[in-house]
Amino acid sequence: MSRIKDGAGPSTSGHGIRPPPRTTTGRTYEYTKLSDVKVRTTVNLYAAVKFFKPPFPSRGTDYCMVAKLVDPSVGNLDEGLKCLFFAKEESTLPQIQSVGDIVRIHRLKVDNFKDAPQGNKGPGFSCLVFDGRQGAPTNPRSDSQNFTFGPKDEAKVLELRQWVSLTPELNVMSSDPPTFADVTEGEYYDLSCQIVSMARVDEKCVLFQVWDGTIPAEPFRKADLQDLSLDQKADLAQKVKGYLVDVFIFDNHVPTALRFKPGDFVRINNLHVAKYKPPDNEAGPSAQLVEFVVHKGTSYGRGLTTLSSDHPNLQDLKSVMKQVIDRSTTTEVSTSEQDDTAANGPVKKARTGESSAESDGLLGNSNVQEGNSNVQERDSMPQEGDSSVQGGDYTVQQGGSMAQGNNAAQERDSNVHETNSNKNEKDSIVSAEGSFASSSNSTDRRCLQETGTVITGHHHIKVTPIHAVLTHYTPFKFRLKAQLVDYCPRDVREFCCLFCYTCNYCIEIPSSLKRNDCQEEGREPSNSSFPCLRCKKTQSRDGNTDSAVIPTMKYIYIVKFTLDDGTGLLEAHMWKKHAVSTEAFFRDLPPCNLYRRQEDRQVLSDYMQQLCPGAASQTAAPWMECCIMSYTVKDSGPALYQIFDTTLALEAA
DNA sequence: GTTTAGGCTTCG
Repeated sequence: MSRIKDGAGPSTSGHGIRPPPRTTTGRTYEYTKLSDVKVRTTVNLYAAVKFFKPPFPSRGTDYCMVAKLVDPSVGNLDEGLKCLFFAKEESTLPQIQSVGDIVRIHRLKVDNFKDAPQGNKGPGFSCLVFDGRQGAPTNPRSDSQNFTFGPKDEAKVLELRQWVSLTPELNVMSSDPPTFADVTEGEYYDLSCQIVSMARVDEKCVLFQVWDGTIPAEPFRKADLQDLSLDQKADLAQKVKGYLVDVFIFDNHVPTALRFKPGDFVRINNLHVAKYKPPDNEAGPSAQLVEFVVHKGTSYGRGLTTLSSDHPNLQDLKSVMKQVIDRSTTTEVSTSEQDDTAANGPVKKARTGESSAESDGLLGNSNVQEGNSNVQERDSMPQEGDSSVQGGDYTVQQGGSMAQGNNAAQERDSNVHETNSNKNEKDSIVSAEGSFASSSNSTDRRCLQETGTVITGHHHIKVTPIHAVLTHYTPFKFRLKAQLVDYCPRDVREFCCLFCYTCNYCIEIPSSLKRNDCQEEGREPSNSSFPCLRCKKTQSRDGNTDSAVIPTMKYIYIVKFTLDDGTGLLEAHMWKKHAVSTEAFFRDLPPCNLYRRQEDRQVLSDYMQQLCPGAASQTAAPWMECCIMSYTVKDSGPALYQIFDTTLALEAA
């Protein structure tokens, strides 16, 4: 039972025989167990935070905050003392940041509301808040300038921490906080992030573009920025382009949102990952989207608050962000290079892209067109030859597994692991490929649909949205689900070209071979009788005149697919060994001179018509499940993509 | 000095 009945603060023994114990400040306090709290009293208490609504502006003049406090005396954590606090400034409200925080409250006035005790500010109210985690510093967060804090207080905090740590409902800070990578459609999250840009959408809606260093596993709705004036932290926006997440903030949260500015760190409470229902008139993106929404109201603590500089999430968040920015700073180089090459299209002339100095030397000034005007360099060719692809393979394997559904989370976890050795649980889970055997619901739904292609392995890997692929570092492997919106070349006769496996040289099929009256082709459809003119030139330059050793060129498939999953467009090449073999794209349809093999041409045409029916009926395009690997020819080169372990699942008509 | 909101999801 509290001995404080008058709200006077320090407990006085009044008429007691012994003088009250005194602290250095001359005051001492007695603290009431929650089970002893009675209405119409004023008490001091120590407790832990079971629930709280962060400060929000009331419709009156003050900020309001709601908290429910518990201590070991409450029989059931659903019980406890509900408190309601008002203050002119957020800074003079209890500085609660998390469930599990420990509070010391002086002069809490307990009233009756709806037949239950309710804590309110009494005259002289003051509140200290402590991090509830064992081992954390015991310095208090105070709602006032002056406060007492002595060894007894510290002991009390440590005692309550022990209890909190043994109480799972309160011990919430012991696990990693959720990130955008962790979100699931339909759920609500409290997330910490940084505002990169913001815009007023209309009277009742503000858009935040935020990031937390991770990428949502679910494709999400992005605002149409055309009619919006975006307030942006431009340098940051450039660096974190691929990580921006659009959050739509409504109604009573609009004024709160407008007090923020780009660059601010914000805590978003009760962010809803809502299933996006596009309006009927909206040209539907092919993928199902979620949208990130802060709905009106303050239920479940919904709202925006400044992420304070000592918030337990902030340091981890910043460390993840730093790693992303460091990486993007190195990617910026490649981005600009990519832009350079993009002037001629992302896929350039048949440089055959050898990364080795030797090959570059070979490429030199040689011009195969001299001497044979029929040979055109192929105009649609991955910027890499065999050697570089193998290099890519190697590095990919070094890099480890394919992207998990939330690969960004995987990175994040390992980052956390580096700095926080007691948070290794998730880390060890994701480090083994295949741990995320379950797919998301939306993935399951899509699996039931007919797919135009299927993957021939890696089924346990979660699907990654294209926008996440595009911003991921290279090399890496991903599983995608997308539709084919375009492919190149459009003429299936040009799907095959001639390739020299000796020097990685690739050319269009020469006119001499397109004609029916040319020399006999090899017995295997993929064999041509065409000598590699580059090898020939090299050999003659090196003084080798033995024409018998000049390799003949082979037919290979090489097709560029443009894939769309509603989150972005990705151009990926499908070629060579990934195009044909029992497990590869066209399975048993050998590469050949398609100018001369009408039957193969017809089958291919039919496949492509099914996969990519064209603009008019694109919504009918089947989903393509595929494995994609990213790579670069040179370390700083643009990211390139190729399909692997993917095969058609269509019947030729 | 009073009011605000008083946990327990919007529907964009």
